[in-house]
Amino acid sequence: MPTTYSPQEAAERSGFSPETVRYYERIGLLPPVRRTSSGRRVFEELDLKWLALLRCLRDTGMPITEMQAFIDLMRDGAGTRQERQEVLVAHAHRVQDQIERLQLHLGQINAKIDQYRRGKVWNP
Amino acid sequence: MPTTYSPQEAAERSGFSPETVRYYERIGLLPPVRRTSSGRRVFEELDLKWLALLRCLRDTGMPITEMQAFIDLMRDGAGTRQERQEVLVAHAHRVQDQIERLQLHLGQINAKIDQYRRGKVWNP
DNA sequence: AAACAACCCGGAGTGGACTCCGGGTCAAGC
DNA sequence: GCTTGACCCGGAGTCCACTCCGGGTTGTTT
Repeated sequence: MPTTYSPQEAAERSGFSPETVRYYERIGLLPPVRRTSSGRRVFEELDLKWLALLRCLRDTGMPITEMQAFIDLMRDGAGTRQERQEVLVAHAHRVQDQIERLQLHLGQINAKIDQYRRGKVWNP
Repeated sequence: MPTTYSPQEAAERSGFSPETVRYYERIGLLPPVRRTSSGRRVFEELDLKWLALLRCLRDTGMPITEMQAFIDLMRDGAGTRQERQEVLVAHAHRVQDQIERLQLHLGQINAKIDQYRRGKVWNP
């Protein structure tokens, strides 16, 4: 029998708050989750995978509108494979750039810390 | 003679919009900039250095309130040297973590791209 | 069976970081 | 001397990504 998760568990495992997960489903970032007869959500493995993907994209700074576009492409099926791949590749490049910029800035910050270490305290 | 810059130039060189630079000065993130007799801002080398620092901190995700705290410490003079250094060190660690998380996520994205490359197209 | 926690919903509210508005003031070019 | 464009200001508006609200159901626990 397939493992299932309560809203809370799904939230914990994905690192989003339960509210945020609901919100994501509302705006169509997450495909509609199965419900019990009384209307409560039942998350399955696949839903958690979606959430993990969202977490990954979100944490790397993809805006919600873009994620929606990507999700829509997935829903549109196999015909959009190429396009989805391109989106991911473009995003990967952006993330790469972001990492490089961060490393650069980190270097600057560390230089500043060094100035502090050797007492050259003054000026920005 | 010390080089000076118009608001526009200062904006261009710092990568902020002129509006944002004004905004930063308003909220005290940037120390009051010199003015001409008629009230126009005249940016000097030092101001650009401030702006560069702000850019660095901002781009590495430091929230504005924290930058304000840091700026305040600088204004409070030499007695806060230690404290400022600690703030920077703490921030450097956060940036380091951020970079690591990004690298991890980038790995996941690239894995996904590879799945696409080899036609294993389906599921999140 | 009473209490409690977790869940449901749509809609309103929040916080952060700008960005725009309208109206007024200069400085430079034609 | 007049138009044009950059600049000034405080206050209001915008955008994004949530987060909270109030009120109503369920399911479990004691």
